[in-house]
Amino acid sequence: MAIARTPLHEEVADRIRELITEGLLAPGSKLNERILAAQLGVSRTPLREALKLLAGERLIELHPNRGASVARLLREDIEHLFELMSALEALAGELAASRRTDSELTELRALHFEMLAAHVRRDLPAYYRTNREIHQLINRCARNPVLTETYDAINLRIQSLRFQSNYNPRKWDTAVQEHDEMLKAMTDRNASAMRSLLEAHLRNKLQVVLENLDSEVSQP
Amino acid sequence: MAIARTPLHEEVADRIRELITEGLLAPGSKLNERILAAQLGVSRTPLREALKLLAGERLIELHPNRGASVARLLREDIEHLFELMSALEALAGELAASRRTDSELTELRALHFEMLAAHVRRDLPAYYRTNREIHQLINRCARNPVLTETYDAINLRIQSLRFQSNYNPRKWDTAVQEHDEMLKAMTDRNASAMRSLLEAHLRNKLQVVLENLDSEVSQP
DNA sequence: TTTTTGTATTTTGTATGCAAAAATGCCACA
DNA sequence: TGTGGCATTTTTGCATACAAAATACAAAAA
Repeated sequence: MAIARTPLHEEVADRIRELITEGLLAPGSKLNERILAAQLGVSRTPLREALKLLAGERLIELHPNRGASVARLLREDIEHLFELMSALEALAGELAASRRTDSELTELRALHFEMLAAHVRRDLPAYYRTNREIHQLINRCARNPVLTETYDAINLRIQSLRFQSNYNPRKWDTAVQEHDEMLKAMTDRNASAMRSLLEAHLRNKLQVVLENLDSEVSQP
Repeated sequence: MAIARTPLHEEVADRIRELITEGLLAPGSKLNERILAAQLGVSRTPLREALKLLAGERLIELHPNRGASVARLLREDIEHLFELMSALEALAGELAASRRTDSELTELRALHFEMLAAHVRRDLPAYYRTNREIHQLINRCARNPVLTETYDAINLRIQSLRFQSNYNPRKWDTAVQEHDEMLKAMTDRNASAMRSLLEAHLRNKLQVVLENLDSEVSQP
């Protein structure tokens, strides 16, 4: 009912966040305030405020007196992000198994079949989208907004990695299988199963990302 | 070695953060830009940039067109924060047990005895300080900067709670006992013990905080 | 009275200007 | 050809001014 009036600096932040996660602003690229402000059609003040927000999310880095740049992920950063992500997903899964409602389970099942469809079609973008929606729904089922915020923040930083993505078919099949088991655990409200499934799932996910990273580095 | 030249907005953010965690800016209080800028001796521009940083840390809340206010923690917020904190500490403890160096263990032991001293003296501020240093060191031993950042961010939001703190002596003794066992687990590099110890420790910590909260509410 | 509406005041939002710092390019000199 | 110093240009940092929105308050109507 209420009319949402988002401040300019938030809209600017949203836009830049989009540019980064869509890969249009490459990691490491410098963000010139004057130019970026002109491109977005705003003055430098709200842009600078937006940059502060994004810096808090660790999406960009601020270098005093020499501007901002899109955060670059080193191999070890990825390992650290996944190590934490694994714990967050494990917690979310554990809580979700006991706190989920029946309608959430239904929605989860629907998304699951959408994902299976994308899998058999070898439609990677659709797979990524549905996969992400499933994990987010599991997170929402945990009913902990602080966890959700933190999860989303970490997830955002990992998002841009999906552009280096020549998926290994074997691993892809494994991931889908793991999702099958997750759905079963959610149905049975098996919290400890969800925990260990998600931990294993994230371990495998990291392996996929690191393998792609290696092949990217060797043939740039 | 490198000379640190912190921008004004960061210094402003540090100062406000301090004011909040020290309880000088009470939860819920409004932050008038003009007045606060004058008090800090800066113009509104860097102050507003600092407020954006603090909003990202969830220490303050930004209300579009009607200013910022210090974040207020409801009972459920506290429960959510601790639920996540428990998972973060569990992960940190688990990793720390296997990754710690001998010199870190030595420092941990030293801090432990400092904490014991504060305990027998019933010196609550010293106990809080050393206790916090121990938990932070355990976190540092985990060697995961992303985890550390996240941990610190959540910890900061919980910090202000220590001002409602008439400690229950029985629970205090229990906490110290738990720390004894933690030190033992760290010595033995017993990762799974660290995990369960910290989970239990945080569960108890939450109970203490909630009990104090109840007594605060009933007699304001 | 109580509620509503109009107006003044305060406060936040955005743009702009100027100062300070960093980056760039040029030229002398080895 | 390469290096160091200097002037120029560019870019960021901060303050200020003006616009827009919200709040407070008083007057009018119910």
